[in-house]
Amino acid sequence: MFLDCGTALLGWFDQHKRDLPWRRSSDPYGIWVSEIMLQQTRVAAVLEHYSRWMGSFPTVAALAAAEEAEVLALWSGLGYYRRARMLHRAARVLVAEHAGCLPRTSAALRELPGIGAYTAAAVASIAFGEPVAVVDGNVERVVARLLGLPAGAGADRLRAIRAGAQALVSPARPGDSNQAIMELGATVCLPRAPLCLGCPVQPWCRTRGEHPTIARKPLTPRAIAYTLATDTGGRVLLRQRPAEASLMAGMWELPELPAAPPGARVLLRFRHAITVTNYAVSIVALGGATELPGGDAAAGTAERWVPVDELPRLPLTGLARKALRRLGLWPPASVSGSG
DNA sequence: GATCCGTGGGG
DNA sequence: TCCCCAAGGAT
Repeated sequence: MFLDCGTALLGWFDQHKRDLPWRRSSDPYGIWVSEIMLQQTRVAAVLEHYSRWMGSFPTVAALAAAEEAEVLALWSGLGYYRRARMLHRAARVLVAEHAGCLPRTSAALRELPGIGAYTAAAVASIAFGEPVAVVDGNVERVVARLLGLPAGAGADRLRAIRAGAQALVSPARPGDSNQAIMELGATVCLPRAPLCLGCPVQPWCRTRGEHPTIARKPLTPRAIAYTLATDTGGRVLLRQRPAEASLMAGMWELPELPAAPPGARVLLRFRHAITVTNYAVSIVALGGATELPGGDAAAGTAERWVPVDELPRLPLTGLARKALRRLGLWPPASVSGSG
């Protein structure tokens, strides 16, 4: 049963797989980069970052030699910045201890920073042909539906899913098998409304359209205010978040205010959700009733007047970029026609 | 096992 | 506008 099902899956993948840049090369480094970028991130968001990244850091050695600020600047907008730092750190480990090459087994890959069970299996199977199943969110959902397992959690359930996924892996084409089941989850066996009529493994599926989903916890609302300070030289005042911050460490943003001062001139309001918090953002103009908190409030954080056309070189937070874009300062005029 | 870490796009 | 995310890993 699993054999036929796996064969049907591979046949479907050969017909329907998307043309993605990281599928055009067998370079293990490129495959690794793509897998890290794709963690909890949509393909559409990864595409442009991936090409820029590979242009700037085409090899493990090039990445290892880069400054962390360059690495973060190229990652800016993708979120989960810890991924970029760990990728950078792992590249330096590989140069120092592995002649700049990736280990060829999932067990050895698993030892590197930022590589967990999923990514180790993905890189090992796609780049090196190791017949090991990946289990990501797609695989969990697809296999659970195939087996008729109810939605939920638990170690037993996960064991059954791992076993089912492993049984679907073709020893001859493990990388394609893994990508096939993930592709099916991403394009056909959708979380909310699966397209069962177009599903290549529908004959083997015990669920066939039932698709209970688990609701998530609501975000916590919170108000936050930043200030826009510009000078006559076309520069904008930015602040760097502390290196030890848990959220967006080392990234640059507009200076935050303790609260929007009464009577302050509000330039812009918008919403921006970050992980578990739903921010109601206000951007206020500096001057009049508004003053920057001075002295110790900004202790340990760098502050810089940044020429607008240098903004692309800084690792800005997504929230800061969204604000600057709506204020007409991003992208800078000097690069707005080239991207 | 539970929690934390981001974002831009689509329904 | 609002809600829902999406190819996880570390702690």
